Amino acid sequence: MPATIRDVARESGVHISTVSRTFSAPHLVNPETRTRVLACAEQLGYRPNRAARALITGRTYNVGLIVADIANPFFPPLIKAAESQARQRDYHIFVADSNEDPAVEEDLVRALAKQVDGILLCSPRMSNSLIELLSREVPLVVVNRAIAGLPTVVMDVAQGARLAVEHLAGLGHRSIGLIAGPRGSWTSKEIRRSAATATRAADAELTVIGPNPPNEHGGAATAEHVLRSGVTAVLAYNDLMAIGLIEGLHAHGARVPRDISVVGIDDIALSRLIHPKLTTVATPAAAAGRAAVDMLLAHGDDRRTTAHASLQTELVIRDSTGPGPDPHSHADPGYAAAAAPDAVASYAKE
Amino acid sequence: MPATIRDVARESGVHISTVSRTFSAPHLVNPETRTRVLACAEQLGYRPNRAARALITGRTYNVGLIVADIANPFFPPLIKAAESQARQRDYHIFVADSNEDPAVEEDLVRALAKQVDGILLCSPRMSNSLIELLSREVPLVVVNRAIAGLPTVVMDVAQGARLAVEHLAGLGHRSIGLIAGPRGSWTSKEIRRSAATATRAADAELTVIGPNPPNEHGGAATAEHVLRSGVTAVLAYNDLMAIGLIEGLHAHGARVPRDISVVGIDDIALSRLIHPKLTTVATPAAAAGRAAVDMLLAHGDDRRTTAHASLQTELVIRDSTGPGPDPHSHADPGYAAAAAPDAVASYAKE
DNA sequence: TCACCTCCTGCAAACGTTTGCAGCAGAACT
DNA sequence: AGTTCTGCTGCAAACGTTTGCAGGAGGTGA
Repeated sequence: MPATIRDVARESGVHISTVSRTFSAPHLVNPETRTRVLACAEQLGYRPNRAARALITGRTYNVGLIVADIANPFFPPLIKAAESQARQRDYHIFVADSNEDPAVEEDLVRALAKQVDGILLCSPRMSNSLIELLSREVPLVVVNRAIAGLPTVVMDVAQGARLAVEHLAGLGHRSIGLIAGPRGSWTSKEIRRSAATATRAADAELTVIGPNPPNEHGGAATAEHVLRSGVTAVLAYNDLMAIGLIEGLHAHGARVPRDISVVGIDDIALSRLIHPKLTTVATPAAAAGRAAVDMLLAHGDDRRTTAHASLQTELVIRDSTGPGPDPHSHADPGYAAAAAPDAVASYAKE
Repeated sequence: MPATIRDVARESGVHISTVSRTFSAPHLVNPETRTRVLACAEQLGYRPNRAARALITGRTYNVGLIVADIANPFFPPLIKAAESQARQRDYHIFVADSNEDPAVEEDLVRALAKQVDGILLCSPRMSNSLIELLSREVPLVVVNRAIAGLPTVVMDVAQGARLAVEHLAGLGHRSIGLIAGPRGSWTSKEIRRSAATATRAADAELTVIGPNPPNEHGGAATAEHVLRSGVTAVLAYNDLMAIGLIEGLHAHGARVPRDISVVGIDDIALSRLIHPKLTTVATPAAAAGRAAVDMLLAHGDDRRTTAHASLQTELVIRDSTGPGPDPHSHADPGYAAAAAPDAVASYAKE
């Protein structure tokens, strides 16, 4: 039913190869012929069948985008930017969701491989070695994970975490908590590493809590642990967890930032809308999406070009962080009464 | 480089047609042969090339999903559910973002048409007639818009809007505002229609404000207008706008729900996390995604089957709605001093 | 022994493109 | 006038599959 190249050829009285060239190598065909062919094509509503083209050229003009969880608000801006960037170059984009499951991830890469020119692997949960293996079957660009031999786009979360810790230390906090992200997350490791050295440098102490699922429930679930640990400020793996934590703290009677300061990472749209407005490390998700697409489509045919992009992060100070405890005051922190008894003890120690 | 059907055929000593049948019609091939072929395929890492298959069968095992704005938090759960449902049936899913632009929408449908077995058109901004036209080029399922001749999935927002208005009227509100959505949105029209009859039935008055862009900025921008209009409660086209409006009201010194009640629509994750927690009409986005995929893949080849699904909505009462103004009190509403002078006048009139 | 049937497999055309090669006409040299 | 070159077009093979048709092997019944 849809018009094929043959219909256009018949209609315009030329051979199909001429029609083909009109679209894929216009300079090879006589201007008059070209306009005639284009007119017929337009009139018949002809669009080249990309699958058929791909069969012979090997280029599908599709790319795959695999994320851990579409519904995690960090990803939509990235997906949106990647889609837009790709479409600008006449590419279409398959989106798939691994549900944080490494096995699904692997299967998705394999399933998509034949149908795309490359795959954007965002926040993968697979092992490095498996990723390297897969990258031999299909061009891969890894986002949010640094892998030596492969093209990657990462956020400079190390810098962000350092800034966050320095901010907190500057406010007088000496005991800082870190709500870790999911197991297998490179970003989480990186944050931890950087936060550790930054706290040491600031002569403060770091308490790591986790790993945890990277959503608001994961954050909320740590509230009690946080209170009991006696920290006065917390850096969370992402905004969602920070927000969940604030909720959880609130439920235990603690107030943010009066009793505990909280800083998130990502600067999702949401973080500006909650109360208190979240202090957070802004990561340029949209830029990462664009960069990853560029990187994937850049190397013409010279596979095994390994670019690495590290995107700047920045600390956005809002209302969820405040001064640390007055070192001279030993007043009972009110809210602790609402928490478990040992939380009182632990907090009083400090 | 990747293994083809020919490699498998050579390796297992059969003709390619036998290999083909092993995958697409296993009952036609001798069990022994079959296992041998499967073994070779497995060993070579062979996966049938879907594009080549599509060329001859006409089935691509891909579906397109076009939304107005990926970053609008209403969509990710829908996309996620659709993707999951599709993949369960071995389908892959193209995601595209029209940026609320009808022209882009049309072009996307045409561009994707050859590469998919059907397209999910979510919250389209195109005209009905154009949609009907396009549906003759490629199977379409329309989400969030009722169109007679086509398969559609809609939310019963009429019911939701009615519940919301009844809730507000029950709280004593007599002057209710409606923050309309974008031009071209069927849902917005539907809400308006239903809210109008519901207010009339409740012996209240409805003030429509809009159309507006369907995001928090669109909502925030109406704050002043809302204050000036003298309404004491507002129903917004979606949660994002409701949240923006609350922000805007707050910036003008008005408090929610003390001074003005606000109810949203959609029940996005965010609405539970802001303060005050948003009263809202929950729309089953994930269920809609699944239903739409089912509908698209249901009709085997009998195009022009037109199913219609209308998904139940429900009112979730949280903290952004409160009692209407005390009819006997004429106290100055305090916050109005912070707003423009004429806002005072207008509000005082009420 | 023959006819017929059932199972299985191979053959080859087809799907809608791209592209190297060859051919043709006319222009531009020598 | 002959040669070469340039610009354009057609021919046909190829990409990786599916599928209608035909044919061979073996079994069954008469």
